[in-house]
Amino acid sequence: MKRTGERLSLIRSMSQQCIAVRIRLLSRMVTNIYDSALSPFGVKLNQISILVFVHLAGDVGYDSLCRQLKMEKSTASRNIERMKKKGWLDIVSVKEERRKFLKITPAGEFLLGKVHGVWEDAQKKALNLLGEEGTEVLCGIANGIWKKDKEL
Amino acid sequence: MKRTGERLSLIRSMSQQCIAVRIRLLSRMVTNIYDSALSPFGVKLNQISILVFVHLAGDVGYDSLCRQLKMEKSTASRNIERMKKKGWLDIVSVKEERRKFLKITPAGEFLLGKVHGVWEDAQKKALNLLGEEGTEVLCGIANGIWKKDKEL
DNA sequence: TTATTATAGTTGTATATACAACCAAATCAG
DNA sequence: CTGATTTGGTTGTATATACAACTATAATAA
Repeated sequence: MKRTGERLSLIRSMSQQCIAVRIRLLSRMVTNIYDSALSPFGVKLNQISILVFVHLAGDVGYDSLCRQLKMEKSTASRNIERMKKKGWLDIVSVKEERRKFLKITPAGEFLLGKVHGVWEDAQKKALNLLGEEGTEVLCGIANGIWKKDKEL
Repeated sequence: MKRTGERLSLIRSMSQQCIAVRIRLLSRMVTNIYDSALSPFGVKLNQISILVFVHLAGDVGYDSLCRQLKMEKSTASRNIERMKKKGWLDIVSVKEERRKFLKITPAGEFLLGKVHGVWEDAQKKALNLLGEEGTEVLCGIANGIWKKDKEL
């Protein structure tokens, strides 16, 4: 059994150093910035990011979206389902093919065009929250992860 | 109407620079590291962080937990509900007082004692993922936010 | 003192997330 | 070729998250 003092210091280090707690805090705060900016359009940042991805990738295989965005397949499945229901994405099933493809609809394109301004505002606020250096480091890490992934 | 080329570059910048997408990616990845490390104990990082907070703060007012952890009150309400159901927290309602207080139970204390090892493993993996510098910058930002908050 | 407003907490609804179990199609091994 | 395994995708379940609407209590202003 650990001594009381030792135990306290262990728990204190969980409180004062936990990386997950910190990144989750930042993620919540940043997400809120974008989501509230986007709320007049009835969409959240997450769906915009999927839309952007599909827009740029053309007709994407469903599974490649998961890999690239590092999204669990069941998560992706339901996110896409919602977006299809809102009319922003089409799911194209090629006959005699198991794989499904995603296609952005005209409504989806239109939405993308509309939200750019508020996205920029949110981006500025996020930059302000995290600071220049913080933002750079953070984006660098994420970009590195994506890049490494493509090399595989 | 924006020119096609301009529009493309706008969307490309959303793809290549969006801070929210990047921090959400890192948050998912880091969260997964901790959650899978903790899964043998039937608890997730988020609940551990609440438990740690209550442990250190003693009998905390419910609302002060929200403020300190920057958690929306309805989010906190349900998280705590789950933890109460699992027997890790007690909710103490003082007679003739609207506010509720939180108290960690012996089972909660016991759990905290057990998970420290796997938390440390996860912490190392997260450090590895984000790098020394990244971790430092990121934690610095979060700590700054908390500190600033206390000054108010 | 009463009327108004602010605060604490719950509940409804919706999104995002992940694991596990599952199904069906595809690929591979013997 | 047939049986085993892998792969693409869905569905069940649970957690985390937030906004809006609500209730009830506390505090404050008229």
